[in-house]
Amino acid sequence: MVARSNRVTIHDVAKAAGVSVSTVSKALNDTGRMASETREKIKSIAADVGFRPNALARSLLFNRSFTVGLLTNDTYGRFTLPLMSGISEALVDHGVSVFLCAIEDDPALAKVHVDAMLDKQVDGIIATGKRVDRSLPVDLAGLPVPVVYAFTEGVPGSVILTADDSDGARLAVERLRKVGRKRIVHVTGPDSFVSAVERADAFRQAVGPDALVMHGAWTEAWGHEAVTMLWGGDKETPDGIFCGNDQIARGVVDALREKGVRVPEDVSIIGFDNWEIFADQTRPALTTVDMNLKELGRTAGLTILDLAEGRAVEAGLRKLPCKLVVRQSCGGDREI
Amino acid sequence: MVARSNRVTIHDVAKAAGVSVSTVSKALNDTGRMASETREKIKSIAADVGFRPNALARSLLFNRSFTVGLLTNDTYGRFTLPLMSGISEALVDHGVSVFLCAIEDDPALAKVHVDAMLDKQVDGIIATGKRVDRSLPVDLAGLPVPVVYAFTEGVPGSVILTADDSDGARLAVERLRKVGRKRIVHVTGPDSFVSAVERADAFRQAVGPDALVMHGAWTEAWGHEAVTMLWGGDKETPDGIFCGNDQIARGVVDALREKGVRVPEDVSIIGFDNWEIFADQTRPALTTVDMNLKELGRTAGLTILDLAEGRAVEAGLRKLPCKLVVRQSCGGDREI
DNA sequence: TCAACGTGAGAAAACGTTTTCTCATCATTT
DNA sequence: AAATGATGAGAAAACGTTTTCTCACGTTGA
Repeated sequence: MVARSNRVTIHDVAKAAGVSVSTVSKALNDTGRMASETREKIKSIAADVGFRPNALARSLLFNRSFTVGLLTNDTYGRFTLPLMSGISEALVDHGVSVFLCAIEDDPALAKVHVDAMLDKQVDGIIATGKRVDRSLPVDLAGLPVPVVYAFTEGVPGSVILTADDSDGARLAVERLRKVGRKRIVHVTGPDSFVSAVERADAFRQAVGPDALVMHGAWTEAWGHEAVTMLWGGDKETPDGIFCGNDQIARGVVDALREKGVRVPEDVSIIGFDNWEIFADQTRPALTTVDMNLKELGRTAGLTILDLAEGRAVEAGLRKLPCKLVVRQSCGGDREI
Repeated sequence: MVARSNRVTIHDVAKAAGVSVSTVSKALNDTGRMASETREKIKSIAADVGFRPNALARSLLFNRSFTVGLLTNDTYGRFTLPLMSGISEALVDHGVSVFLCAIEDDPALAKVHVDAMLDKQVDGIIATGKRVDRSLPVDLAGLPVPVVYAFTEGVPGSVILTADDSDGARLAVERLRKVGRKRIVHVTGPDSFVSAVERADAFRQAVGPDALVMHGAWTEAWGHEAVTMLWGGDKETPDGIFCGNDQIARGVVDALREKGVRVPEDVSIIGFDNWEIFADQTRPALTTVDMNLKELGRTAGLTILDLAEGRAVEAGLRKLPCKLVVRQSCGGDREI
């Protein structure tokens, strides 16, 4: 009707094999009845001419596009990238491709992307963000396709996947204890962040009722400042610091070095996020809590697939465990 | 045939309006002949029932999927993310969506992704990577769809877009000169990187025949070490350092601070990449060369669109200009 | 009054698949 | 030798659009 392409279609194969398209289809899909030599001949011809079925035509027929949309407003990619690679990895095995939709924080742009995805008949949408306690600037409820929220706030009754912040905090404290630390403090981000609060609560529960938690910005500068405060008074200084993210940890480590305090000999430091570009390049390299975002992504991918294929999935918030990545900043790393 | 969906189709609209599907199609697309009241009535009914044409069906008809594939092996996203957002931004206006294919460095995975994209009839493929002088582990020549290489090595005769490294180096030197620096050195990455070499050449050309270029790793540690070398001998110390990336610059700035050398009062520093997470958080914040990757992405998006729609595009390597982002590490930032 | 023409709208084909149904042909059984 | 059954393969419909073609009807002009 419009532009004719030169791609080889099932009709070309049929013509080359001297049979009908139905026969070709059945031959290639191993369905229907037919002489096995016919089947083999068709298969070999199809391979010869390089036939690959047009996925669009199949999608139209099956009402399945084998495509999902990934909505994100994380521009740094710190959280989205591992998530994305997990999703992609899990889905590519099932022949499912991922539409990437970066929506910044623009509701209009988000709507454009969502509409485009729906028009293209995505089998589902994974919503993800840069912050667990904020939702994307678009309402995904009542869409004709399933939605999974990963690392972003979802509407009640939906499927929501996040990392278990409490678990992460517990892992950190456990480790600090294991290397013999007694005076442990927590330097973290603003208490307006739910994850900061959850980690802080778990931290207090693990360390004890009068555990010290210091809230500030998620920056190196705050790490510096916190050290100045901790070492500035006449109170006993800590021997273990659990930091709310790797940037804070980096600030803490640098500030301690400037003070001549040795890490990890005098003080053990544990970060959070395992953002390699920070964790790896800090001296000493950071022992840090990894939120397993790639695994989270993989789970999100498999979950949206379950939903797309009509399998039941339990709704609600599901928290996935963290893991500790041991480098040098906490000590005890050579004991193994 | 298989799963029936509940989405509203053009047939539903036709039924609701009491006309044929052809009439609906023509009404909504403002084509064909028909009483203008019929047209308006149909439009209003279509809007009421929330009809949106199935893009798959149109794609099949037009042989255009309004979809492009983005192939990348950059896992950190430093280069890919801005590129991606530029591509997406440029394309979403044209109703084109982007398949994200993260292929690590795995040829098999790359092939799987490319095949999946071709099956899904992408209108084109944008290849991008983490390094300008390395190609992706897959051969994209001879594909039935156009390919644009952005920030990665492409085959001869193809369309290749990169940032102009020489331009970036010139911008940096120019700026250092402008703030009065006379003894300018260049601390950069390994000379096995083409971009390092190109920048170094342009640097030499701008500064003079005996300009000092120091090659090392792309790391903070190398920045530190370079400062130690520069300030360690009995030679005259530089008053301006152009660094090959922001991490090196960060290392240089930190090392100078430890030495008591003031930045930018005593020495001006300029970085490369404008990786905000580094440039913004270094104290003082880094003046740095931005490769305009978002713009590069935008250009790549529009170029693949041109090719997909059959417009002629000049093949070959096209270098896009850089820009200087002025923060505090070079000085002269308050003069405006 | 009849031909020519313009207008509005629908039928059908097409895009590339898959699947159901039908139908020949040939072998087997009575 | 005739009826039954099994087997192989094709015709047609379907998915949701768009576009070309056709046709009926009403209006205009001679």
